[in-house]
Amino acid sequence: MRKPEFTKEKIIKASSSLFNTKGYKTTSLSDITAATGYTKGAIYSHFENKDNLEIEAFESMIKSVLITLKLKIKTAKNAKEKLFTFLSHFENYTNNQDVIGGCPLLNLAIEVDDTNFEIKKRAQNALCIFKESIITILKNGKKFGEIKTTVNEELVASILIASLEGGIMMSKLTHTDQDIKNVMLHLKSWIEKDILQ
Amino acid sequence: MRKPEFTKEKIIKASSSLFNTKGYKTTSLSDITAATGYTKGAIYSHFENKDNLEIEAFESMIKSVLITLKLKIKTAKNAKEKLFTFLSHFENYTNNQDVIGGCPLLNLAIEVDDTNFEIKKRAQNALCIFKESIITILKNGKKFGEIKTTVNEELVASILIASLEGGIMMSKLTHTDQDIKNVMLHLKSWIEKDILQ
DNA sequence: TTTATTACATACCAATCGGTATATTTGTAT
DNA sequence: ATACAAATATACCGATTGGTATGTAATAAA
Repeated sequence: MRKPEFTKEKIIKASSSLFNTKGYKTTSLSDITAATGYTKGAIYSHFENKDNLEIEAFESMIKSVLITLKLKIKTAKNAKEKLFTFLSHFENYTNNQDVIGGCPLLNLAIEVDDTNFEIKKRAQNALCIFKESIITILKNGKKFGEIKTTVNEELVASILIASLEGGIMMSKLTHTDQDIKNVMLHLKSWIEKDILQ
Repeated sequence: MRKPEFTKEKIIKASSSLFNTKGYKTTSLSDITAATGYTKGAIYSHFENKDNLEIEAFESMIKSVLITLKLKIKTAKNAKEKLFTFLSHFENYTNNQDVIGGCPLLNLAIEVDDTNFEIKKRAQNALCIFKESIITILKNGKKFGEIKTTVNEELVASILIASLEGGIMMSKLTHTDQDIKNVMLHLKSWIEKDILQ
């Protein structure tokens, strides 16, 4: 009644933005009621508690990111293009108006401590998925003779994600795209030289 | 009276650990009173307000890190050793019992939004100092013929810091040192191949 | 030894926190 | 049209937040 699934979606979207900019724990229920126009009653009829909303919001951000990322990677016609698509996707976090506040994975990973097992697991899982995405590109690339057979997939995944996330952090902090641009430049030339066949 | 500077130092040290693990805004005054054994009265006699304590705590962490880092770099006998010292220093954030909670710069950079100008400026400044540290090593290395003259110092600084910070984030999230180890491996071989003369 | 000052403790404040119990509204099925 | 169930609003709860006013104790200067 009154489109409950629309309401829930609106709450998730609004709180996602808040969580990704202000932080999860520092975003209050009243921040969310103010942003959505709904009251606590509405929120707590759709979510068991705030922890739960935090989890659903994070998962929603990751899900929407993964959908577009997977699609773009699928569309790319070879390993090089697929890898570059992955890079561009993360570079976009620094100026993306759709996902404000930077990279959801990075933000959550830094905020959570070991007292929040449930949501930390979600962040760990998201990282695994991103890694696997790269590893899959590399493995398939090897099959097609596009990727050097000597390449260590796990190592490349670590390096690409680490560099990109660090670059995002720096560019967000300095309000410049210089650092993420430098990272992109280096990763692209590294891929061309040492990864591609 | 009753060693005020000792008290202030104890408050700073305890709250630094809390800020760097729990986060700045999610660490409450009562967390700090519990950790130090002091009361609010003692804390507010040494710090104007909590924002101020946050700033002093961050600056204290960065200062102590910079002191040991600068010393280690100074001790290293050539550009390669100096750069590797820088890398090792950041790698240590993942298992350092002296600085618990990971890299203070990374943690603060992710937590602050644009409503906290004062402390954000401190994070920006810390990043500049780390960058300058690398740039100086490279420039001096060029003078001594240890570094390729074609090297772009700012670019190298961006890449080293970004990779390390990203690796720290990943290793902290997964409770493994695999990612930071991978990053270290790659950066070292990259330095040997493309940076050193 | 007295006095003044400073360091710290105690006790409080209004505001806000996440959460809940209950009332009210709305859509749906009968 | 009526009754029922689900969605949303209202009003409240105790606990905690950062902060302050005031009290007390300790040290240094006289």
